[in-house]
Amino acid sequence: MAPIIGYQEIRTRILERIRSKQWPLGSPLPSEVALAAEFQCARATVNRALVILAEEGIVDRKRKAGSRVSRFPKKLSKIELRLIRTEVEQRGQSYQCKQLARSFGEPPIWAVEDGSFAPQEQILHIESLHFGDGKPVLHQRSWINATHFPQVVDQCFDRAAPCEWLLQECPLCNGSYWFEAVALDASTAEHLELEERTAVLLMSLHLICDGVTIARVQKAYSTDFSLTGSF
Amino acid sequence: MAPIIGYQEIRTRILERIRSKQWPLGSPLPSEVALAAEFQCARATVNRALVILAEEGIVDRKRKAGSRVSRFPKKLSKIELRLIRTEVEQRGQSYQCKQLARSFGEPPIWAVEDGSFAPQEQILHIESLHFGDGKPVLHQRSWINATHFPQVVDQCFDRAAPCEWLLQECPLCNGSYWFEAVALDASTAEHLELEERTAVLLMSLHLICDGVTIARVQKAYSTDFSLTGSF
DNA sequence: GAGTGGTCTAGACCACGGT
DNA sequence: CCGTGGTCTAGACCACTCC
Repeated sequence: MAPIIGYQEIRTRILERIRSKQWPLGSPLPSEVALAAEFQCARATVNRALVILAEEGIVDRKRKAGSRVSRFPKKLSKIELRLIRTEVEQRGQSYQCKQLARSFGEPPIWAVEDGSFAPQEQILHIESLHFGDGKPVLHQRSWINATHFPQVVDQCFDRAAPCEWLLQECPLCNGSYWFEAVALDASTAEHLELEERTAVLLMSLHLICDGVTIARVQKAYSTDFSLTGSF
Repeated sequence: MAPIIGYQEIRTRILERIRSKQWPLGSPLPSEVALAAEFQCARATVNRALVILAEEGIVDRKRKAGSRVSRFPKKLSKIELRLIRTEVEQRGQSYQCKQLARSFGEPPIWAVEDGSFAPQEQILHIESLHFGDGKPVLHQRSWINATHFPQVVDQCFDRAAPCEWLLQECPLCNGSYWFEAVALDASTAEHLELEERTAVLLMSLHLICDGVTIARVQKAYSTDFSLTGSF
C-alpha cells in the first residue's frame, strides 16, 4: 500500500492540534495504536513522529502512562562550535593567525584545582592571535597536555590554531564550554586593538578524549562577535 | 529471533572503528545492507544507528554515494533556554521579580528598522528586575506586541516575568537569540548593584509566533551568570 | 495484570544522484 | 541505469510502570 502521509506530516498534524489547544498543555495524547488507526498508518510511523516531538521537548512519554503534551514545552537550541578560521572565512574574510608566546612546564594552578590536569603533567602553553582580513578578532590562550601529546612540542602554530591541530589529532573528542563576559586586561586589549576594560565574550573550553583532558582553552573574542541561535 | 545487539550498540561499534582509525576521516562506510549482514540484524536497525551518527555530525550520508566518515566532524551542542525563575530556583535560591517601569506606544526605532515590528503596532515596554534570594541577578527590557496581545495591557508583571506570561500565551512560539558582552550603563548597573561599565552578558531575544513578532527582549545578566554546555 | 512505549524484523517501494 | 539511503508496513516481543 502506498503511504498517504509520512512521519513528518503526522508530527505537523499533532503539533497543529497542540497549538490550537485541541490538546492543551498537560493533556494526554491518544496511544500510538489509536493514532496509527486514525492516521491509517503503521504504529512505527506514529512512533517516529512522537519520538521527534519528545526530543523537541514538546511531548513527554512514559510507558504505560502514555504520551502527554508537556506542561512547560522546552526551548531547545542546537549550536555548532566552529573554528575561528571557519567563522572568519564564512564572513568572507581572509584568515591568519600568529603565535604570540609559548612556554612549557607545569599546569596552571586553577587547572589543577578544578581537576583538569594532574600536577605532574607537562603542559604547553600557547598564546595566539587570530585575524580576519588583517584585523584581530580573537585572542586565545591554550594549555595543551604534552604528556598525552608529546608531538605537540614540535608543532608550529603560526598557520593553524591549536584547536585546529587538536581536532586533527583527536577529531571525536568531547568537552564542555562556558561563555562569560569579561573586561579586557591591558595586554589582551592591546593585542585586540581595543581599549582596556572593553567588555568582550570569553569562551572557556575543556577538551576531553578518553577521559583525559587534552587541553584547556580561553578565547577572548573581539567586540563584533556574538553567539547566535534559534529555536 | 531475539536481537543480539541494538541500534545503540551498533552506533557504539561504528564509533569505535572511527576512533581507532579503522575507518579514517573521509573514508566510506559499508552500505547499510553490508553492515546489517555483518551485525546480523535488519537494515532498519543499522539505519537508525547511522541516522543518529549523521545528526551528530560524525557521518555524512548521500543516496547512491553512501555513507562516509565526515572529514571535519562537527561539534554540536544542545542548549536549553530557561526562564530566569528556573535558573534561580535551580540554584536553590528564592525567586522574586519587580516591575521597574512600564510604557505604551510605538515600537522602538531599532525594532522597526530590523523588521521586528511594524511602525503602527502598539508596543508595551516593560522594564523589570529579577532577584535570587533578594539579590538582583537580571535586568530585563521587554517590548511586547500589544496589537497581537491586547490583554497584555492589563497584565501585572510583579510576580511573573513577561517571558513567563508570553510562554503561557504562546507555549510553542519560535524565535532567535544572541549573546553579547556589554559594559553596563549607569542606570542598569545601579539596578544590578554593580559598578558602571561592568562587563556582563546581554541576551537578546526575538520571539515569533505564526510569523508575527510577539516580543523583543533584552536580558542583562549579573556577573555570576555564564552560559554553559557540553558536546 | 495489563496497557503503554521501545525496539527489532523481513520485506517492500521509491527518490535521488553518481556513472 | 541501478545502488544507495529514506521511508513505510505488519507483525512481534519485551520492559516498564500504573493500577
